[in-house]
Amino acid sequence: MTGADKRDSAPGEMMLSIALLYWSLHDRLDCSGPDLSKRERLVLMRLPTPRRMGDLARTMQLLPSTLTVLADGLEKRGLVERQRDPDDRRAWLLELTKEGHAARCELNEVVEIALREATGLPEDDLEVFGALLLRIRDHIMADGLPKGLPF
Amino acid sequence: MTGADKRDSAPGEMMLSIALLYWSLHDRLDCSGPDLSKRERLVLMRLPTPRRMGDLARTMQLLPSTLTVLADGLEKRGLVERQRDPDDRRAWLLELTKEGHAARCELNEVVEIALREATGLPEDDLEVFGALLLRIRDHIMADGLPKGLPF
DNA sequence: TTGTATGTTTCATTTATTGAAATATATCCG
DNA sequence: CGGATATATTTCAATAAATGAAACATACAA
Repeated sequence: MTGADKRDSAPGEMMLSIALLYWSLHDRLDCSGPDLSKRERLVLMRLPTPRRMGDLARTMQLLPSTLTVLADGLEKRGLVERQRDPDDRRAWLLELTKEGHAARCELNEVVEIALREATGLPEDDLEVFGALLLRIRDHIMADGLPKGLPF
Repeated sequence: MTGADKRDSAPGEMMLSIALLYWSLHDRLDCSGPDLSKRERLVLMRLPTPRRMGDLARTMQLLPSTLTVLADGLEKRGLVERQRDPDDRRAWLLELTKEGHAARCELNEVVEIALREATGLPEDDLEVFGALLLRIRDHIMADGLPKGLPF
């Protein structure tokens, strides 16, 4: 018995820190900005321009049927609209309405504050952190999204 | 109209990247390592040494009643045990069993691989990223966990 | 003591997620 | 062209998870 099982592992600590940051950001956003669920928030943020629902579902690692329900709710509240994809009439494009764009703008402002306050990092470190995150995002998007999902 | 609402904002991109990484890590862990739900995984990872349930719930930003149910499940599967806190007999300490420690060890190994693969970062950048994450974690833990929760 | 605060549990309600089956359209191939 | 098969989304019923109020036990303070 080396006791390694009783110690924190660096990767473990990283994962827990990511979780802590992720949920802290959501909690801050729950208290300010537009009144949206966590999933709804992420949908809105991912819609600067229209996107296919299946595409969105894959990126968000949700089942298509889960995204359908999310989109229904956002549509009912007038934040998004479904439009047929002209390139493939089976698919729907999800597009923000005027109110949707306004909500997204407001959200982005609150996210900026939340990030600063939650991380507590000075400007330059936050930039380093952000640059690494973008590289990670690009890698995840390129490398293929997680395999295990039932698509 | 400046079109700012149609552009991605840097903080928005960061938040989305954090979400993408968070869920990608979980998805990878769903496919390998011990068979645990996402929440159960995080509980196990946070238990290198025994901790109070309320303390855990606060850190994980869960309601006490949610953690009770999680702990019930883990206890039923023989991974954790409740022990009265000698310092406050109202409180329970959650402690890993032998099997719990084994599962946590296995988990930590898989987390390391998942982090490498998901981020795609070379060793040195991953270290920079990790160091920033630990600073963020320390800030969040010190600054007070998110306020809006019903504790 | 007594009163109030804290740590946890219970349980009923609400909310979210899953997955199988259905619909519509696309694509491939003979 | 026509038929088989694949893909994008929806529907809906079943399951799982989170929420919050009430209860219980213990702590702490006056």
